[in-house]
Formats: sequence, C-alpha cells, structure tokens
Amino acid sequence: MSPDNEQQPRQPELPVALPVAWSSDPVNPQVNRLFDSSTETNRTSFSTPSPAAGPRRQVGRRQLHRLQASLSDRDREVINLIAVHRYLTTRQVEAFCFHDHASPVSGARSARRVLRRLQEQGLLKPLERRVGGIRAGSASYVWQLGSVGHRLLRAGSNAKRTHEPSPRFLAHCLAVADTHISLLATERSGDVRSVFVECEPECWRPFTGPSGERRVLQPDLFLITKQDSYLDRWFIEVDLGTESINTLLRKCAQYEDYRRTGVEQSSAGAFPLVVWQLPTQERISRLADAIARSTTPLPELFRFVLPDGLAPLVIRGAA
DNA sequence: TGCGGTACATGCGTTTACGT
DNA sequence: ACGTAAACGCATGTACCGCA
Repeated sequence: MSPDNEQQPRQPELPVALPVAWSSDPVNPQVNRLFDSSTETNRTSFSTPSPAAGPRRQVGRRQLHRLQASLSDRDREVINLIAVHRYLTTRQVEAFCFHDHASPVSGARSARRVLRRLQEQGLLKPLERRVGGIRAGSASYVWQLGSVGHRLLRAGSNAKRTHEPSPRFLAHCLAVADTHISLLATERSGDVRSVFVECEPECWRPFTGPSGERRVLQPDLFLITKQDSYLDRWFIEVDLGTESINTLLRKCAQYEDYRRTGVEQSSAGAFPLVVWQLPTQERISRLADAIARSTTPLPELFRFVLPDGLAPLVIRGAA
C-alpha cells in the first residue's frame, strides 16, 4: 500500500492516469458526451400526446430542436444509456436512472412513465418480441432508440432503420448492461470509492497486429476502479456460453497481441486485467485449461468469475 | 402542467399440488 | 410419469393526490 498523495498503482504494471471523468456523474460520462450539453433544462415541458395518439410520425428540424431543448437531464441520460447499450429492459433503465426514489415501486412507476413519454415522442421504441400480454406479463419491455432518438443523437441526420435483433445478440447486450449495473452498484454501496465504466464502442482499441494488419480489440466494457489511493483497470468480457471455447481462446490471443504493442502500458502505465465473466464453473475451468495449454496468451493476464463474482473481484482489486 | 408517490387491478408466465 | 388447474410472482396499467 502506498501513501494517498502518490496515487500509485496497486501493481507495478497498473496505471496512474486518471480517466476523463469519474462516475460522480449519475451514470457514465460517455453517456453524457453523446448529447449536446448546451441545454440546461431539468424538467420536461414538451406537450405529450395522449397514449392513444401513438408516436409522432413527422418531426421537422425545428421541432427536433425544440424537443431536444425540452428534455430533462434524466431524459437525456435514459436516451444515451439506451444508445450506448443498444437495448435496455425497463428494469435496467430503473436500475440506472431511477434507483434513488423513495421506494423501488415509485422508481419503477416513474421509469415506466418516463419511458412511455419518450416513446410517445418517438425517441424510444420497445421491441416487439416481448414475453407477456398486451397489458402486462412476466418480462420487461426491451427498449431501443426510436427514429427521432436516432436523429437527435446524429445531429439531425436521417434516422437509422432499426430491426429486431437476434435473441443471442439481444441477450448479450442485456447481459453487458446487467454487468454495468452491478459495477455501478458497488460504487453506490460504497465498497469501491469510484467507478468509471466505458462501453462499446468507446472502449474499443484499434491496433496494428503482428503482421502489420489493422485490428480492433473489442472488449464488452472497460473499467477503472479507484480504491483508497489505487487505480485498477479492467477489460470485461461477458460470455453467455454461446461461443465455443476456441472462439474465446482466439479473443484471449487478441488481448495478448494488443498487450505486446505496449500501447496501453505507455499511455496508462500498465496493461489492464482481462476479466472473463462466464455462466458456469465448468466453463471457467474449460477456458482456464485452454489458456494454460495454449502458448499464446499469458495466463496471469486473465481472471475468471461467475456473474455474481465480478463485484467482489473489483472490490478486492487487481492485486 | 408535469412529476413523484401510493394503491389497486390486470393478465401473462412459472411453479406447485393434485388426480389419473 | 404425465397432464391439468390453482396459486403465485411479476411487470405493467389506471386512478388519484400532493407538490413545485
């Protein structure tokens, strides 16, 4: 352990560089960067149509600008989170933005009300593939950006056409979001002093491969935690058991290739730990064995956890 | 006028107990 | 062992009130 004023890394290889912003921000600085922060309103004054009216069909440039100015900070946060994660369930939106209400029930109710309003404004739209009936059911809505939401984030350019994702892709997006939420929960609980989370594609790392080819390392999340006077940096990979072990091993080799470029070490002082979040202990053993048998990736580069093991690992630190 | 909060209703999926 | 129905859990809806 080192004195606080030195901000020294926990390991010799760990970095000293501070992130762009810490998560004293409600959720994620990356999220807020998506929006033009020139608007200051904190309350929504845009008149919402009746539920029967449905989403607005045509929104002109002026109307778009007015809509943007009318959004509260929390509205922007919801929209940006859904943009960053691509898909979020109502429950996840609740966990991100409506966690500080008087009761969980009130938070849930408020979340549904806000999501409904943003849907009516065309900013969000729920996926059609929803388990349950028209009125209620056993699964949350899954939300994605609506056409107006896409235009808003792309500074008025044409809306991106959305389509139903494959169940596998959707499950992965939602699992990554769950991981993000669990990491923020460790900060809210006080177990970690500060958590900075970077999502795709901000956390991607373009690099030049061993043969000079252009490659991109694509972690699911990049994380910096601050504990006492130490900074720990982590790449997070979320696996749902849908990929072959060979595919995971190739990804591990890619981390090793990226590590050998030295880019991360020169910019931040050390290479982050790579954490594989895997669904079963059996799969952890298989991947760990495969890495141990392989000659390419350094085994000490990786940690393996079950879904409920990530937060304890982050709290313990990378040492 | 919009938001926050509460109470209660609704309807679907899942679980469990029971009869065959 | 299997099929069925009731009980339960859950997410969401409506309605209403108070507050800023």
